[in-house]
Amino acid sequence: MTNTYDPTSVEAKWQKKWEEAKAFNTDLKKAKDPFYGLVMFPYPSGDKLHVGHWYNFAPADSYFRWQRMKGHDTFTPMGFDAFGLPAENYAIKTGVPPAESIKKNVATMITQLKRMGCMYDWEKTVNTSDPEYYRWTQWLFLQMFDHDLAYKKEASVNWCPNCQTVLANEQVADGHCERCGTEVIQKKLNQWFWKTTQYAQRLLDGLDKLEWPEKTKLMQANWIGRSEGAEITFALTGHDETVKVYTTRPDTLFGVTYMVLAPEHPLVDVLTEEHHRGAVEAYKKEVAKKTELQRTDLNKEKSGVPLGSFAVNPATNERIPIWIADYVLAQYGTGAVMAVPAHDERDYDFAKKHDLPMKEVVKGGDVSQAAFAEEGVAMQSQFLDGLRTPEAKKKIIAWLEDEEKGRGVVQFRLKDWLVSRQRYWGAPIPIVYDPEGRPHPVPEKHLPWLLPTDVEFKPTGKSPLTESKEFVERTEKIFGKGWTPEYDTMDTFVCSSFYYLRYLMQGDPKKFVDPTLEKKWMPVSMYIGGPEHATMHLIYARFVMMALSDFGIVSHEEPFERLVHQGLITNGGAKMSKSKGNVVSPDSFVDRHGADVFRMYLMFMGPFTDGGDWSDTGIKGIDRFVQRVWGLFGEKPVKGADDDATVVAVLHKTIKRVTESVAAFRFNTAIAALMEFLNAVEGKAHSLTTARTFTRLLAPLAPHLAEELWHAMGGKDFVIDQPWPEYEAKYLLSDTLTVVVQVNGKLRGNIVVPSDAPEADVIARAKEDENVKKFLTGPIKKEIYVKGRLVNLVV
RNA sequence: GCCGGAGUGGCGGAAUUGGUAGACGCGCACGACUCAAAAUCGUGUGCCGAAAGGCAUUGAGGGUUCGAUUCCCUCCUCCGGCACCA
Repeated sequence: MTNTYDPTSVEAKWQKKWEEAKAFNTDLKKAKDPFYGLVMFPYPSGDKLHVGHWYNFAPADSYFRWQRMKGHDTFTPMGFDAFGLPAENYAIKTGVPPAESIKKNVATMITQLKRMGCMYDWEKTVNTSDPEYYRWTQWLFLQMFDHDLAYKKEASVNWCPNCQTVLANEQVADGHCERCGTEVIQKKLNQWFWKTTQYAQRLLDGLDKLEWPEKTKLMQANWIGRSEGAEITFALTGHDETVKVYTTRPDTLFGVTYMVLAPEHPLVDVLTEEHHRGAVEAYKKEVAKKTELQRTDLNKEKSGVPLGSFAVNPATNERIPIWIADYVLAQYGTGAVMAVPAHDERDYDFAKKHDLPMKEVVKGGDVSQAAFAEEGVAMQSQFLDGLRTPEAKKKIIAWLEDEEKGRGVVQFRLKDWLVSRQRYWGAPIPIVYDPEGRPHPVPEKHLPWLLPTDVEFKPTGKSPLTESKEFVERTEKIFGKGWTPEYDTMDTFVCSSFYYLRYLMQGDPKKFVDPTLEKKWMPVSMYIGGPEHATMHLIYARFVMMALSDFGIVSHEEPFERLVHQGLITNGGAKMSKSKGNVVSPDSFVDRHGADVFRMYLMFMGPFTDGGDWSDTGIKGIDRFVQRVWGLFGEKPVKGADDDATVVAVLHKTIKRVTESVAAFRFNTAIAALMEFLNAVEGKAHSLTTARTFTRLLAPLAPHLAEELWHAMGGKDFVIDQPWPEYEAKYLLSDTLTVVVQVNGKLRGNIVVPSDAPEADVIARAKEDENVKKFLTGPIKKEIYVKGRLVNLVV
């Protein structure tokens, strides 16, 4: 081979030409047919881009390029989620300030990203650690504060002893820190929260309208965790207070035999009888020592102690004992439950262990064996007797409401978002405290409220910003003697909750977002990123967008109209990570094969949404494909030839298959279709038009090669600005069809018939087939004809 | 435990309003080119057979059907999520 295709020089050439022509800089104002294609922006880590990033970004770019060829004004920005722990931990280890290491990493990653040949509009990039960005993170905090959606309170919070900071509920996985894997403990701290719970119902309802993977929507729905039930008030013997419980099964009220409070319930002290106090205090101490993981371990025996006091069942007026037990959670519902051992598994276990009575009130199970928690028919329940569970629920709730002993309520498992962090490398919370300790917002004119630099980053559990002299001096200078700044910074998920709006920065720089551009470009047309954000970023961003729409800042409630998750690329079956030392860098592959080959190889591995284990065997196949394409169409372009009769039909079939595949994110089958076309056309005459059509089909998948081919064939402009080919149905039909003949469902031959042949003719022809005849050993019982596909003869 | 998703050649995978299972690619074998190797090209690649053709087959077992990778039931394995939410 004398004139092989050299990706290195060709790719560099086209990247330069695209840049010079500003081919990917979208004029947001003038655009007529917007398509906002977004990928989740990366964290600029020292590991640089790994194959996982490529697996996310490259196919996404192919999809966006296809949208562009379909005629959309496609906007695909890229930025950096630059605040966060890794840069800070790196600084602790090496002394290099986070601002410096991030700057260096961003520069490296931009170089890498440019080599991918994606259509990123670098004029509109963001970096969340840039003061001009985080002024808006802080502005958002002030908006939340002004609208009463941000508040500070003392609460038991998740604390990571290794990261030395609090974590949001979403950032705790299986009792461990989502980031470092350390076991999380509970700590009582005064922290800032955002009221996501106020949006629980809307966050749930909004899911219906989204074109997201069903799985992701289900995960969010489960996370929000809506349940319907009743809040029931229990009077107490010898106390004026009452205890409210939450239950989803108010219909079992007649079966309540005791009550359980969470050990942290505020009434525990009051309700503890003197002779029980020792045991109760000991139990509380024991519970407090447990980690979240130990406490929620389902296999452990259900522990608890009685308080010695009693409540009154509002339906029966029976006296029931009150216990505390750590299987009741303080944070959910009212922190107290009415126990119905016959119809709740947990209450059943607890009652068995502590020898508490049981009363069956729903027919349908055998409560001597196990709790019957399903629906059934009420019994031993006075006016509920004979009613099915749903009706019994309605009736008892109506009764409770009439008697003013309870009411129907809806509960959510979603909690408010804990946004403060005791770490350095984040956006400072724009709050100052007056000498009496009351919080005040930092006025907007002082934004960005700069992150101080005179700070060591040793994690001590106290916010590093407390060390900054400058920070306090600045605060006192502006607000007065005795005023102090808020020392906590914000969760980085705050930074990433609105970045998709900041990309639309072509408008008024004094505004958070230009309303005209927001209206025109939002919501994001297609958002692509990992499924690990299902209950973190993707909930936070939806919450923020909804809040902003309520504030009148944006015109849409939902940020991401369509969402697709790429699959995970593992190595040796494990997630790639620096600590495991199994991170694969794309750089050497790009050096050797070029970006087009590497992109196509990643896409050819399998369905985009599946991911898979990394292996480079097979990259050779794509290499060969690229060389063969170049050899056939690029090296010596055809002039004046006509298409072989079969070529046109194959071409149109290919257009159909590639179009459908790309639309469905099935890039693997799109590439397979192009390979099949090549196999079919090699050695046959083809026209220049056919070669050009093929090049356009290739353009989203191998952008550099396609440009080179396009120009080798005398094409003008960029191939990426050519229209996407359309197939013509007439070419997909042929005069004859091959029909499969089965006998008793087994393949015995095939016949070629005119495509308009009537059924009777086809069946007659089928019976004449020599091989078929051999198997027609008896009378034909049934003849089945599937038009144009097969004949099945049953004997 | 509960909720999702998935099990197809030596490997990645293709094909589902039920209709030729294994497209495309890797790998492997043989051949051509070469002094040789690499690269490239050609042929083959579930099993039996020279071929015609036959047989088997989509995690296991059962069912529905003329026909099942596709639908139903039972089970096994793997992956993801949630996990005492009353």
